[in-house]
Amino acid sequence: MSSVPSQNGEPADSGRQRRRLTAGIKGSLRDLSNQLSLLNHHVGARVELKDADLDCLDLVNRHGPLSPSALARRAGLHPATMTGVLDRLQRGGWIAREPDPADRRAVAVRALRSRNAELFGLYEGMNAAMDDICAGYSDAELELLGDFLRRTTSAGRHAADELANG
Amino acid sequence: MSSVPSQNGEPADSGRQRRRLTAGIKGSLRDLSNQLSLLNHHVGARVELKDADLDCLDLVNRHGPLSPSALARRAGLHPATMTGVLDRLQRGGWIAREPDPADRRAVAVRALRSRNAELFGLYEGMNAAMDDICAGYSDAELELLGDFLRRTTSAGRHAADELANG
DNA sequence: AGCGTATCATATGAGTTCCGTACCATCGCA
DNA sequence: TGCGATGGTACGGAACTCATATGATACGCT
Repeated sequence: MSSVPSQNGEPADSGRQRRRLTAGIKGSLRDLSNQLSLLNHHVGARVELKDADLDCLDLVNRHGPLSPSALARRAGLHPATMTGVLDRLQRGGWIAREPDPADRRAVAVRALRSRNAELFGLYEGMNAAMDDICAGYSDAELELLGDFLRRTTSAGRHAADELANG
Repeated sequence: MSSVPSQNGEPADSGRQRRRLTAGIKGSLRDLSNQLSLLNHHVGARVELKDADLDCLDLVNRHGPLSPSALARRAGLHPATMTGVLDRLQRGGWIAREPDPADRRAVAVRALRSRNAELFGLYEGMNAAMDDICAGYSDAELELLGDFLRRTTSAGRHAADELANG
């Protein structure tokens, strides 16, 4: 809603420059993805959680109580695998399985907040660094960045869906 | 920590707005990370590669020939695990292990380009979507975005290093 | 030069995880 | 009320991870 594209009635040379910039964005995005995965991996190692476990925990923390099967779909995991993931998360005191009053087959996975401070502490370095980085931008620039990130996420979701279903 | 007065001569409201924007960026970044991981997961499934395998392949593709141990450090994997990863990648024809002429203990892992078109095809949807997104920005905006991504990646690297070593 | 230690990649084996399948309880619908 | 579909999980074989051990080689120190 905020980013305003600028039209390009520009010199003939600008095409190459543009491609370079776009390729740079895509490359940086790959690096970023790798690096964030690695960060998650190390955080997970500190609390004895697999990468996928941490992903699922994040999903539950972020998107409220969810059923195991919905979680499995979102995380791209086999339902039977999700049982194991949830077992580990439950054993570690990260989540609780509650009966769903509306459907007695179903289970609602709820995040317990008790260990969240611990997690937050592990992300504190990254968190502070992001605050620093963001502090250098104007409000308008931050909106531009946020908008870009959301659009890119949406593109990723779309591409993943296409691979999964199409 | 819900109400911190603004310290400078700005409108009383601006601090809150800023925090909202910054928090939004961080949240979007998490979503993005999850989504890109999921995309990689699906891509990997199409070519029978684990997530970690794909990460390693990307590292080799991107950062040239590397030794297994250097790769293990970069990917946050145990050296013995890396042997298994490389076995799979080699069996699939993604990489080759070459002797390092400078150090006869060492091995250089080289990416074979033969199957890269296949991978590229799987990322085609995302690739095109990113082109679309980028097309809406001016050169200056693209530079801003790229700079942000690089800085964020660097922050992630720093935070991960601190967790791994510190 | 020679010896000890560090490093490199990988083999081995125990423990863990993944996932196809099966199973039972429950739901939605005709 | 009956029947197919769905939800969650148990089970078991295959695959994976990782600590340790091993053999080869490099490097530092005297």
